[in-house]
Amino acid sequence: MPAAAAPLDRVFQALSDPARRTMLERLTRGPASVSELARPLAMSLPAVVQHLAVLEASGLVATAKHGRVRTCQLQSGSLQRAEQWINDRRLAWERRLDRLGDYLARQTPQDDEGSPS
Amino acid sequence: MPAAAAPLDRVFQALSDPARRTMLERLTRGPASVSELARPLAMSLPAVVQHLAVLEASGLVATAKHGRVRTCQLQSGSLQRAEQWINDRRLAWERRLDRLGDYLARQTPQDDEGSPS
DNA sequence: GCGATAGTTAAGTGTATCCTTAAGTGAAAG
DNA sequence: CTTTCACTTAAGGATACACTTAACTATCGC
Repeated sequence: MPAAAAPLDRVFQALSDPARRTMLERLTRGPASVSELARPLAMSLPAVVQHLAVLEASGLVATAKHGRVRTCQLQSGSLQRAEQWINDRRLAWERRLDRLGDYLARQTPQDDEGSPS
Repeated sequence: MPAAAAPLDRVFQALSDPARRTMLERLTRGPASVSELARPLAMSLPAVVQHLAVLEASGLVATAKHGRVRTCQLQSGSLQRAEQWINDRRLAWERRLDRLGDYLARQTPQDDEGSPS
């Protein structure tokens, strides 16, 4: 059973590291082995495996071992939930700014815009 | 100068804490003082101020002090950049899956197994 | 079987995070 | 002027992170 629903905490935490983002970026171009993920990174293999564990725990990546090769794949579900959270907040905020703009426009109908003194 | 361009590292790191997400959520409903942000949180005021510092360093929140009250406001710019990064990766991945689906459909138009020549 | 390959496990180190309490600072209210 | 209010600063402690090296395990190719 692949770790399905990971809390936002873990997802954002996983995204906060540049090495892990590089790994994800590579995975958007298709599945990859651990060594392939490690190649562009200036760190030891065990370090990469630890990053991979974080990505897996966050549900961003699923892995499966065939023979001696572990193949990693992106899972867009967690990515989608994180994006959704941000989007919801950003939209709420921007709608609020719009309403505020409307209100100010009605309060000063002849003035065209500007900051209140 | 309000901290304008904050690296993704800091933004995702800021988003990874539930207390900070609660604070952001409150701020989508309009500006708030430090104490207002602190009210729903089960922690000391200094702890909240430290979270606020993280949010400010990430560019997610801007603050200004008037008298003895610090007023905090959401800044959608950093939020937008984070969302954009996720969206770009998710779309790249999903486009890839689509292409793969097309390819497989063409390889096995009516049968469900076949070796490429 | 032998050696190279791909990854894993264990242990340790330095730094960052998240929280605390205690003691300030400075504007506002009485 | 004194107290209260809204933070702020400082110091410290527990845990979590991001690495490292060293040693180990399984598979693959010969």
